This record gives sequence, C-alpha cells and structure tokens, in this order.
Amino acid sequence: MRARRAVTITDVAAATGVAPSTVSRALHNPGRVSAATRERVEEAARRLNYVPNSQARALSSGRTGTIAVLVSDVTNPFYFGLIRGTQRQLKAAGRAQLLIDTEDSGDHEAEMLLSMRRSLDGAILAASRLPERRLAALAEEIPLVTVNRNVRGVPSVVIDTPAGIDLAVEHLLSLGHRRIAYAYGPENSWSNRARWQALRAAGVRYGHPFVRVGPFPRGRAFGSAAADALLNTGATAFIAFNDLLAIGILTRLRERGVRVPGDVSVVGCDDIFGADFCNPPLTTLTAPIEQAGRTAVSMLLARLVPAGPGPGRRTVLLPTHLTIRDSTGLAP
Amino acid sequence: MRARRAVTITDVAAATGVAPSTVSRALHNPGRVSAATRERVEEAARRLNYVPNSQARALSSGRTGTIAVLVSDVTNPFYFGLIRGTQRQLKAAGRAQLLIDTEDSGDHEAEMLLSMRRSLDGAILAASRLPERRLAALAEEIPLVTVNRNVRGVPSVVIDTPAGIDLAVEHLLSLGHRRIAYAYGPENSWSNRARWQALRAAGVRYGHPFVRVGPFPRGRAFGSAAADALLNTGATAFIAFNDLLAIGILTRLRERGVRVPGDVSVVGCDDIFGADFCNPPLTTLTAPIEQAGRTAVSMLLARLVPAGPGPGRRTVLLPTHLTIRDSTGLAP
DNA sequence: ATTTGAATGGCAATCGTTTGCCAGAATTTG
DNA sequence: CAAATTCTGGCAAACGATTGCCATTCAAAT
Repeated sequence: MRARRAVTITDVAAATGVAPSTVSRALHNPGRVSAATRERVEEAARRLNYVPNSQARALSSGRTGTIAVLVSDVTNPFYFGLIRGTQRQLKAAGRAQLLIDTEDSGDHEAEMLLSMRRSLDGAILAASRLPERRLAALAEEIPLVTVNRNVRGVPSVVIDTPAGIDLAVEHLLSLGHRRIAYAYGPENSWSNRARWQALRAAGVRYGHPFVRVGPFPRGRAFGSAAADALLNTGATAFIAFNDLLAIGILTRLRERGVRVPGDVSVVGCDDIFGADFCNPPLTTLTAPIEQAGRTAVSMLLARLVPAGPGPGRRTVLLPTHLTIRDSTGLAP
Repeated sequence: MRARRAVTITDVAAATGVAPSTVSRALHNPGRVSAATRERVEEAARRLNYVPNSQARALSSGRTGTIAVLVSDVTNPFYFGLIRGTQRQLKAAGRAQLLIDTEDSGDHEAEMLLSMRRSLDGAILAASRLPERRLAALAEEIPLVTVNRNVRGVPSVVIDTPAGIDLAVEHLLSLGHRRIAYAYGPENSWSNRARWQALRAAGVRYGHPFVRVGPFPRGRAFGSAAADALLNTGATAFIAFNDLLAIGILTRLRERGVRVPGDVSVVGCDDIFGADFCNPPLTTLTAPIEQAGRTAVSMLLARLVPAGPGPGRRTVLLPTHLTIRDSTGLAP
C-alpha cells in the first residue's frame, strides 16, 4: 500500500549495465572507477531518483551517519544555542542529529548511549551527569566529545566561565562591592563547581572572602529561595550559578521590594535567551554556546576519519566575556 | 581497535541452544514460543548483554523505530515545549527522535524528508512551509502528522489560537479598548493568517474594525518596526502574531517612553519561555505546546500499527486560554 | 486408535549495501 | 618488446536481523 518498492542500487546497476558494486563505488568512492562509468552511473542514479538506504549501508559498513546529542533537559534555554550549533555543523557534514533528553540522570544517559551505540557514529554529551569512571568507560565503546565537562582521555570543549568569573569580580569590585555571594547550583553540575571554585579563588586573591549559599536545584523556581538566602548573607552583589537562577532571583527581589541595582547587584552566567529582556536586563557572562556546539561536532567528526590528524586537541577552551546590562551598579 | 565484536542474535541463540529465529521471536513476539524457551532466551540475552542492532532490524523488517521532528528553527522558543513533548512521548514508546531544523525553507523540508524517508517510520511537521499540494504528496510517501497546519488528508493537531483571540478581544474590550491593532507576522505562517482571520472576524462582530500592520518577519528584532507601526495606527491595544514579536514590541515601547499598560496594552500569543519575566510580564494566549507535541506523536504512532483503529481523528484541536499579566490594563 | 489441529522450533531466503579479492585490460617501465 | 604496474570492473561474502514456510510434537476430539 505504502510507497511502491524503492529504487535500489541494483536498479541503478541494471539501468547502467554494470554491477551493483560498481555503482556503490562510483557514488561513494569516485577515484575507484573510470570517469566515463561514473558519469553514466550518476546520470542513471539521478534519473531514477535513487537514494541509498542508510540502514543497509550502516549494516555493511558500520557507519550510520548519525550523531547523538545528549542534553540533560531539552527545555533548558542554555541548550538551544548548543543544539543549533550542532545541528548546523552536522547538516553541513551531511549527518543526522539524534536528540536525546537524559532528564538529568546519569543512568538514563548511560543506558541510552549503550542501547544506541550500534546506531551511532558518535555522541556529544552536553553536561554529562556521569561519574568520571563511567564516562571514560563509555568513551571506549563509542566516540565521545563532552561539553563543559573535562574528563581525562575524553576530548571536550569547555566554556571558560571560570576566567569570566574573574571579569565579573573585577567589574563588581570596581563598582565598590566588597561582599559578594554566590548562589551555588546543583552539586552534579561540573560547571557549577568550577564557577564556585574560580570565585573562591578570586576572593582569596583579592582578600575578600566570598560566601556561597545553596546548593539550589536547577530552574527558575528556586530563585526565590536563593534570593532570600543571598539577602541573608548581607552581601551587596550576587553571582548566580546560571542565568535561569539569576532571573528567578531577580523576580524574587522585585517581589520583596529590593531594588536592583540600587540595593544589590546581580550577575548571571551563560547569557541565555531572555537575559537581555528580563527586568532589569541581566549583566551576565556571555558564553559562545553555539560555537561550542559547532566545535564539539568538528572535534567528533575529526576523530571519525581513520587517518585522523593525530589525537587532535583534546580540550578546547572557549573564552567568555562579560556583558554588562542593568542588573549591576554602584554599591550602595 | 574499537569495541570487540558485538553480541549478536546468533550468540544468544548459541548460548541458549536454539535457532536465531527463535531468539528473535522470543524477544519480540512472545506469544510465538513456549514460556520455557522464552525465559531461557531472555536470561541468555540479559547475561550476554545483548542489544539488537537496529540497522539490521530495520533492513529486514522495514521499521526503523525513529521518528523525525521537523521544526523551522530550533532556537525559536516556541519549539522548546513542543520538542519536549515529542521527546517524552517517543521515549515512552521506545522510539528515537531525529530533530531536523528546516531553516524555514519548504524546499529544505521536502528534500530532507525525501532523502530520509527510508530511515524513518514517520515524521512530525511543526510549522511546515510547504504548499498544500506538496505536503499532501509527501504524506503519500511517508506517514505524517502536522502541527498548526491543516491540510486535507493529513492528520494534524492544531492549537486553537483563533478561539483564544476572541478571549483576548473580550478582555481588551472589557478594559475599554476600542481600537485594536494586529502585528501581522510572516505571510508563510499558517497560524499567523489564522490569527488575523479570527481577529478580523471578531472586529466585524463587535462593530470595531480592527486594523493590522505588517507583515513582519519572525524574530524579536522586528519588534521595533512593529511597535512604531502599531503606534502609528492610533490603536490603544496591540495583539502580536506571537510572543517573540510582542517582547520585541515591549522593548521598543520602553525605549520610546510609551508606558505599558498605561498608554497602550499588549497581548502576545503562545506563552513562550520568557513571557512571564519580560518587562512588563506579558498578557498572552497560553498554548498547550507540550501537549501538542505529545498528541502529535500519539496520532502518528496510532497510524503506524497496521490494525489501526480506523482512520482515527484526523484533526485534534487543542484549546488555549488567556493568561493575564501586566501588559494589559484599562484604556487610557 | 485415528484424525485434526494447535503449538513450537528450525531452515533459509531476504532486506540493500559495502568491500576484499580476483581477473582482464591498459599503461608504464626498463 | 617483455615485464611490471596500475586501472577497472565483477563476484560473492558479509553485515544482523525478520519472517514465510515446513516439520515435528503433543494434546484434544471423534
């Protein structure tokens, strides 16, 4: 009933008067056949509207042409840019993107990856929740590139927010702030730990011991709790684990009648969609998210060609910059 | 070098002492073998950590287990919820989701679909840009469900924003607004046309001829042009094609010193991420986007089982409701 | 006891490619 | 001009499942 039998390589072969193997080579290994036959094959393929069956090809060649992109939560705006970046680059390389939502669970992540490893050429792990050991083990099974997660032996692209944190601190210090508090995010987030790490180091360096509150779960909703806790520290400037939390904090501060930046300043991380139009617009560490996606894809694809140029760069560090908007101002 | 040879159905068969065909049946067609053998097979499969090769399975059975979801722009927040909805439902059904960004081009859309039709069990078209004829033709090739696009013969789930428009109009009329202007979106958007359609009809019904400005391309950036044009109409209330545009309009109005809702009221459509924390929070038509995604998947899967329950509902209409926030108020 | 039919399991073809190997033709080399 | 290479193209064996068909076995019905 559905779609009459598809055009196969055999049909093209018959139409051209050559063997199927020749068609295969003409199409995917041009150097292997004479120019004349190649042209005849191509013509016939075009005429018959032949499109290779990727299943069959995957079966015999072992390459599937699809790359999985695993995110912990598709609705987290942070991933939008990332997904767009991977999508672009993959499309340009003629590959398909399998999007997987791991629902923030490492087990889920591993299970998905393992069960699909036969159907994948590789995977990009944006924000893996897996412990180092399991991640490394998984990388043995299937080519992997991580984003914002640095594990020995697994290539990764990481956005250098820690360096950005220094920029934020300088910015706040220059505005006269001396007490800075950090809203600590989920313990299972590598970025979160790295950010706090950097902030604490900066605090020591400048001789102002910065404090932290939390941890708080992911999501704007917990901005309320975070805001209350932050106010309680007596700090005049807050840095939030990410923009989502920062926006939640902003909302709560408004509710409580605390003026931003009159009374306190707030800095976010990532510069997600919405950071520029929330109220007030958020000063934040702008991360090159889309570029991270593109880079991750490039690294992964580079590893897939057998004659890869050596091991390639193992870790690519992408710089961030501080985007100053209206949520930071002079210390009161 | 990579991953020692995988465990195949033959290995399981050997370990159990039965034929491969029996293993296949035990695993996917339980009624066909005795309970005893099935258990032995299952045990062996578990022990050997067998995971079927989906390529091979697709090749012989014709079913691939993956569904494509086509969106016109992955970074449009409207799709976030949709993608989450489809993701959820597909995962529950044990299927994979291939995400495709058509970059707002019908040609691209058709080309992708055609070239992947062998690797797909079906596709969900969120916001197709294809003309009716081509869409209908494509539906012959591959099982399709559209979202927010109604084409004869193609099952669809549409979010009933037109009905919502009436709610918005009543809301605005009750606040004393008499002149309402619509910011018209891209001509190639079915939803946009439907919304204007509904608004115009309401205008006629209530005896207040509503006007429109535009069309404006997708994206927040064009909110500036839209805002200026809207102000120029002399209307006191604006309804925007979607929230993205509405937020852009809000930004521009603030720039120009126009107070919202003091001077003018603004209503958006969709209730995307950000509509609740922009400045001021946006009154909007809340669409059950995630549910739309889930429903689309259910409809598609229902069509795939051979003994489907008849043709099923062809079009599912999902209701919207008006979420009143701070961008609407009494007419000046 | 014979017939019937259901339940169970195996054989082998098939799905559409890719690719190692081989043979003949064409070309280069000494 | 003979020998050695390089080019081309075909054959056939995978790749790992599914499934139509057949052969047994075993129980139920006559």
